[in-house]
Amino acid sequence: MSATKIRTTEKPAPASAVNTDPLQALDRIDRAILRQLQTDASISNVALAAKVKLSAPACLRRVERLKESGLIRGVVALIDPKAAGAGMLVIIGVVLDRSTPESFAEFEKAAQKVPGCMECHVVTGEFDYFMTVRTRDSDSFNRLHAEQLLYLPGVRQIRSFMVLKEILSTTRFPL
Amino acid sequence: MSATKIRTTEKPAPASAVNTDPLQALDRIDRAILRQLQTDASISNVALAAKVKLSAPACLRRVERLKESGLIRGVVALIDPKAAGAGMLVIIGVVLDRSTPESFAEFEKAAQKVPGCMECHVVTGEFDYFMTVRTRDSDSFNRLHAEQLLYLPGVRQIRSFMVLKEILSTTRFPL
DNA sequence: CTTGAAATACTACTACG
DNA sequence: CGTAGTAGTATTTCAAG
Repeated sequence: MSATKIRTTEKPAPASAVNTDPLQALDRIDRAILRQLQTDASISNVALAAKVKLSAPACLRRVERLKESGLIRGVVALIDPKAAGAGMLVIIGVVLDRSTPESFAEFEKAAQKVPGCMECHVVTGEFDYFMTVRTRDSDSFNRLHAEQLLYLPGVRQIRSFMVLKEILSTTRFPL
Repeated sequence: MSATKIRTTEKPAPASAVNTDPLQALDRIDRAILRQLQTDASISNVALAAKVKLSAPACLRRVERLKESGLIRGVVALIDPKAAGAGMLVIIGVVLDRSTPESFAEFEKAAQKVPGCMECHVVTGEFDYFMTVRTRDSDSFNRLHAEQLLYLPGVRQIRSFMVLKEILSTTRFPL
């Protein structure tokens, strides 16, 4: 009996590849699984198994491992913004009055409550924050601007960039 | 027998509510379904049915209707950026040299091919485009910046805003 | 450590009231 | 919409690579 066991099948996802690209460290099958699930996760496990040429139980185990490892953060339904009556997207750059921890904390707490706010990030450069907000149309954005954004705590300036055309908007990671 | 059939149970999602907020036009059950599926769509239909207090077939019919109506654009697995080795997010403002249709088209075609590019939008204001790009770290972003972004066609100026902290990043619509 | 085959439990789905 | 029945799937067990 040999001291080191040689794996005859394809090695499935090294558990701890910390210093290299985790996605490229996955084997071909795991990448195929992720590619599919990022595109359409409503597929049944047997159909997925057939696509990646694996038995259903083996496929299911891989999917569960990808979830437990945290690589798959979740499986969610995406709502079409236009169909939801929020076809307008605005990117908003925010500059705060003062750069104190309290000022930042207060703003962040309030910003998350802005209806339609999808993203809010602290950034380097000429702005303190970038937010993205979805609204119905320019009228409703004007209302949001006048009634909410201008009243966010500690704001010195906000600059709005209306999105005229969404070229690309994806949650998918290339594999 | 009466000529018009009166629905004794809650009315399920008016098919054509064009002039009002489509999300608010949904009944309580459809909203509960969407709330759940936006959070976790890996739930089984029977479990979902129990949550919204409906029989399984009725629940399934509603979910299918929400998909066919286009309100649910798809069901996808979300990959955790940090776990995928792309923990760094950069927002990039782009100004083009010339504002011609060819210039825009050429840029858009190239921008979508930038590895890690998650979003790309035409905007009003001092920039022509905003892009968001995910990379591993500042080193890999520097490489991307020097080797790809600076060579995007027709670019006069690009300004990068490094994201220091992601306060909010959601795909969820409030219901 | 993995895989796949078989058996069971559960679920999706259909027909109908 | 709900109940009941059927078809198909998820999930466990287990033997084997």
